[in-house]
Amino acid sequence: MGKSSDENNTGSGVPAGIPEMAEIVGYKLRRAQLFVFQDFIETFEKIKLRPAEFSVLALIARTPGQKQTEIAEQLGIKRANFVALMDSLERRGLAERRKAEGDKRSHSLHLTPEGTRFVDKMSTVWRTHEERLVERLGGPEARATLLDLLGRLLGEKPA
Amino acid sequence: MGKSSDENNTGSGVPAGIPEMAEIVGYKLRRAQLFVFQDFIETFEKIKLRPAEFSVLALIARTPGQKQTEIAEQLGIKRANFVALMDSLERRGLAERRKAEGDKRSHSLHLTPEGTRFVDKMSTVWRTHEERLVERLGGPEARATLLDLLGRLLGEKPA
DNA sequence: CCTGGATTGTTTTGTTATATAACAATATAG
DNA sequence: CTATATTGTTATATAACAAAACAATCCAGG
Repeated sequence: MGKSSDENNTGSGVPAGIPEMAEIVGYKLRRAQLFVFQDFIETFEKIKLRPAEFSVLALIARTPGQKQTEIAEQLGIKRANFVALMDSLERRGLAERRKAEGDKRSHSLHLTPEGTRFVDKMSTVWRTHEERLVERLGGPEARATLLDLLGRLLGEKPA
Repeated sequence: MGKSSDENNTGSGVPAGIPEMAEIVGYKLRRAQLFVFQDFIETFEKIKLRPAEFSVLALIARTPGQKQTEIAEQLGIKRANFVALMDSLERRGLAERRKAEGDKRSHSLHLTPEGTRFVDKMSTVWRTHEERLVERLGGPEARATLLDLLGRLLGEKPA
């Protein structure tokens, strides 16, 4: 049963020791991520929402009142780059910055009423996207396994 | 046993229906890909090689003589963007364009002798990187499972 | 208190990846 | 032979991301 492709080399013209693209975790990870994002982007085109904006709204919705830097940090976004992102969400009337009490420097982030409604719709749209991925993966268990494995790469606790 | 985080909601302040970042396949996929690429980049810093360059060299090494567009296409790189990439590899003396026989438009890509030696070293370096990932994942089986799941997302045949 | 160092949000700038359009040279189909 | 397609290339635009600097504000030690 076809092993890892290089082990059973008949000595023809195939160079030894050189990895095959299909067995490179980083490469396949990148391709898969690109594919998933592509599906995400197409799915969310009708409500004009990018992945980064989605994640920001979801975080604010789940935990309102957090400071800009806190949200940005959780998402791995540099606070400098977060500014324009937040500007856009504010201009669209979905989220807002409120002067945090206690610290006059920081802003606490919240959804607007319209933002709350938008997040509901957004979540529904997301479910159709995620469901499509589950089908590709071959079921919810496969998805759970994938999330687990990705979590291990990220160094998350083994639950 | 701790279900998918939203199902067992005690009704406190946690909004319902809004996905948690940790359960979003696309998000976790992106974070994991970023992490793996980070490790790759750091690992390959000493031989000054980027992921894209790595993949090009590996493809040429495995199947020399292919045309530019063929290589680019396999990697999902637009042929316009491939030019600079190939220029760089050629300037470093690792790969070269030869005028393909038969078609005076196309170039067939090959490694230089130095390029061949470089690919050997590169493959060795890669193994240390990949091995680090395997450890994080918890063993070779986990890696195989991950590659399988990513393959499913990409629509590859179920082996 | 008050002063130096840290933090927050912001602007500016640069780099990299990626997409599109156009072009000349060449190939190919009818 | 001519119309159309392909190949490599250039030029250009956009988006993601990082780094540096800055003003306003906070905070800790003297």
